[in-house]
Amino acid sequence: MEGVEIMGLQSLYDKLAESNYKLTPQRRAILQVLEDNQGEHLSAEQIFFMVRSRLPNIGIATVYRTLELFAGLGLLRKTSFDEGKFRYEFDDVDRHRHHHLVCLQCGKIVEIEEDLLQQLEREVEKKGFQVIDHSLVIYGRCPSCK
Amino acid sequence: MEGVEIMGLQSLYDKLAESNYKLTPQRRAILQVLEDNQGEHLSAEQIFFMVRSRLPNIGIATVYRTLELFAGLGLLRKTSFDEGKFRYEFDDVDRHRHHHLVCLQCGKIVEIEEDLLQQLEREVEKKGFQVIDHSLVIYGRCPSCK
DNA sequence: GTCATTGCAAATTTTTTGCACTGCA
DNA sequence: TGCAGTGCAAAAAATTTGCAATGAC
Repeated sequence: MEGVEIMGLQSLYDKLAESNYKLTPQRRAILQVLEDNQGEHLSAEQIFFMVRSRLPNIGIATVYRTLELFAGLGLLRKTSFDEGKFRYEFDDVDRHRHHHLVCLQCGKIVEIEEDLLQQLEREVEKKGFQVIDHSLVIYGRCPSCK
Repeated sequence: MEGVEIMGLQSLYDKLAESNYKLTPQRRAILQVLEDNQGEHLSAEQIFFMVRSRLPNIGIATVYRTLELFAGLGLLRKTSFDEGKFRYEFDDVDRHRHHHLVCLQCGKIVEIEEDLLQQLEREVEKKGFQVIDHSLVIYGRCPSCK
């Protein structure tokens, strides 16, 4: 349940450069917003409004294109919490995907670090399905809503 | 991995009637399509096209309204598999939510019956989060794609 | 200077809503 | 026969695309 260790912004910049993508002010600002809000799970629209306070002229298409690019590079994870839209968060390539607790009352989304799915994955692999990734979302009520 | 036992169509009809909803031909046809495709995870559009072969004049708004109604009654579960749209399937109220395996290669979605999450849920509850439901999706490659 | 990237606006895709008409209980 | 339910068309919400102009390297 503790904070997530992610690579610094600098290494994110490096990773972009490695891939021959330009580090434009728009991309820098979007990365900055994501870093400033680690632990949140922001929608494209939320990111757009936050980035606009730095870059008032940015278009929402740029935000979408950038998020898509970052997700493709493995920098971000794009997840649906069954709300009809996507949310984005940093993705730590070294770590197994973490899981989420969604409070059905206040909507808060928090992370769980434990990975107790390995046994389940072994069962699944026994049946011939090669596991590449998984997504676990637990719905309920968070401590403060109880 | 085996087929899901659900209540017969008749008890679904009863459940609708109990709730004072009318059993219109549209609703009947949508239920029928869902029953004919158990194990599939159909999108609203797929259901629309399938129902249209029985009721050519049905509107897609009716499909959406009906699916929303059924989901509200607990007859259906509405899930997002990170594709930007929802998919619907029968929901067995007596059974714990089952989980899904999504093949990243052919897109096939199959179900797993095992519920090995109870231990994880106990861990989560220890931390003060009341678990109401959960959703587990495992991504990988199915036996025939390997 | 080049070409990837951007902003804008228009298009697409998915879902929802308003409203007059219809047909089920 | 009343009012829930429907079809249609338009609106809304989320995302994508086309294109001329721009600016990072």
